[in-house]
Amino acid sequence: MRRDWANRAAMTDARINLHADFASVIDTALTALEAAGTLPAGLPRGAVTCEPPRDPSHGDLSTNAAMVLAKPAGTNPRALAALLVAELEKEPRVVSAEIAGPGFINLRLTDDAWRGELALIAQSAADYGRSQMGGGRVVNVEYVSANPTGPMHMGHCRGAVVGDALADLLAYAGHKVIKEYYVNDAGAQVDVLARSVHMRYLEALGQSIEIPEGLYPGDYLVPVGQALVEEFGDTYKEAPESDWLILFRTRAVAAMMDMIRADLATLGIRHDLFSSEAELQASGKVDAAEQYLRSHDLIYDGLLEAPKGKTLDDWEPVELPLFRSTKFGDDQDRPIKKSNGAWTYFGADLAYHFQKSQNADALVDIWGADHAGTVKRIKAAVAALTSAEGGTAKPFEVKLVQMVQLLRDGQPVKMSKRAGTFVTLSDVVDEVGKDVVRFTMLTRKPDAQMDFDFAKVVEASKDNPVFYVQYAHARICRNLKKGADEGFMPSAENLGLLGEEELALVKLAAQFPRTVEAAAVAREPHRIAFFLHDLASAFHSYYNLGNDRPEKRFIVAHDSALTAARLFLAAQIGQVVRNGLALLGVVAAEEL
RNA sequence: GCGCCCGUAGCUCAGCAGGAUAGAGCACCAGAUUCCUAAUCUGGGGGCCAUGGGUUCGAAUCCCGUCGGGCGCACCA
Repeated sequence: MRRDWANRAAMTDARINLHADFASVIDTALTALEAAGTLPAGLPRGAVTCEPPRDPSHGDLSTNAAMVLAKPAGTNPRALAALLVAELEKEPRVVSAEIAGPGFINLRLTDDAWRGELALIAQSAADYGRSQMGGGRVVNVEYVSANPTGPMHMGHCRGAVVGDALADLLAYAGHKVIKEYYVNDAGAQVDVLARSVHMRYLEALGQSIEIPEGLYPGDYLVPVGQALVEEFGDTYKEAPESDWLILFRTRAVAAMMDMIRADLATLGIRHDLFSSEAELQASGKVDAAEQYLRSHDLIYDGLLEAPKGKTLDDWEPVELPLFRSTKFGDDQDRPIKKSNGAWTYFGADLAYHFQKSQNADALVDIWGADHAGTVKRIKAAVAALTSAEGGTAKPFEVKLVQMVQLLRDGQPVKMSKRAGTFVTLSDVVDEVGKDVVRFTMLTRKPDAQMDFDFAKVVEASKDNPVFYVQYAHARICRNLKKGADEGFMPSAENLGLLGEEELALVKLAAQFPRTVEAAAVAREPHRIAFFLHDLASAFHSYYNLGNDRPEKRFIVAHDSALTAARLFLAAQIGQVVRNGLALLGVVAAEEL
């Protein structure tokens, strides 16, 4: 009996997975046809795909090459398909190559090819699915960046989870990733924070206080006030604001960031880098960016146009330093400084992105949809800053995460930090757990709005799809343990005993690497979540075959060779589930 | 008025850079537990893919219009 899988496992030092491998098999076949003069040289291969057909009865792999290339090759799809089929049939792992429909070529691979993939999973283990696609390029992913004025609330949750999963996904796909958080500690809102903390400071000194309208009333500031009393006594009780504002602001921001870091930690999120807007401004980097852009005539002093679609009674045109974002497709040029001389948010943000771009090959920002209006100007700024002296602009994407509508029993929850009415992230995580929160946020694409009914999620957390996937993993672990207890160890010795139903599981698991790459390219981590659900579903189905057909169980006591092969299969499916869950930051528990 | 996002089963959502007969979960109906623990499985009903055009071998997917929903349109952050 041939043992192709073993040979392949031995010779594929590079550990090429089957899907990636066959994309190159098709490519090679086309090259051969071109070399033989059968096809014109230089056909555009960009649109050629190699993927499993939706309907598995069509075969293991399918390519559209004949349909896509027929026109440029000056022939018809089926004729081209016939040529390609003849070439592909030379590949030893191809059992059959058939032309179907308008010109699809469906490939059926030998069972040993799939057994080889199973062995590859075992060999690669935690690295099965890892890709070199990113080529080590440095990608900066900035996400969360919530204002340091209070604890994280559920409005921040989606961007936090999506950003974190995306960062991990890009890293897994071969990028060097920097996870960054931009701390907005320079605007008016942190002065409001400082004044709010001063009230709590007075309170801690025994005064009875009433938080005025416009300050943050949340009691999470109480301990900050108490800490300031412990450190400074009543020094700032009667002092004018100018004496304490900066000190209180600094202490308050630090306290808020500690709180935010703790909140993020409950979701398993840890940033590599926290960049302070205040420090950025103090370092002179904003001025430097302005000078740079001025020297390329991308910033000029001009009159700010009145906002469109809005009538402001007190609108007066003023001259401000403006960035020429219209040159890059924005609706109007944007001010980088206010009339009082302070930087606008945009002015500082522009310099911040310049700084990021100098330390990375590509930038990704995760923003809430409520900031969609500012995407054009910041993209314009990055394009200007990174290509003002020619060359192509640094790749920069803004990924918008749509709003999460928070509900409680179907009723919208109005969240306001100023009113102190918001659902905190840690409340929800405490209630339903990190895994449920992460998985819930990752089982939909980010650019559609979603409802998050707090009560419903708490109540239905046991029905959450995350448990479905985790249960599959736990089932696998339990069976491996049971097998070990009975003296059976997984082994690749007799994978030939695995038949069609078992190999169907392998075929699905084998799609993990290409799913990782596709998800990374599209910046869509949710694809991993759906893949895992599909894989878990296939596993559960297979597992239940054993209910009526004991010979289909993983452990078949009288057949140790079969049991060893089945347990090997189970172990590898578990490995893929584990790899996927790890990517999503969800625990792959061994028992539930 | 302008910009961005969305519209797929009763509900919540997938649909893999245009592919073959549009899928899953929940809910509903009917079944499977002396079993490798059923947090599971099997089967069933349920769709003008909002709508009208266009592009092509082929459109839920790309382009334009319309309708509907969301977000935004400060020198705020």
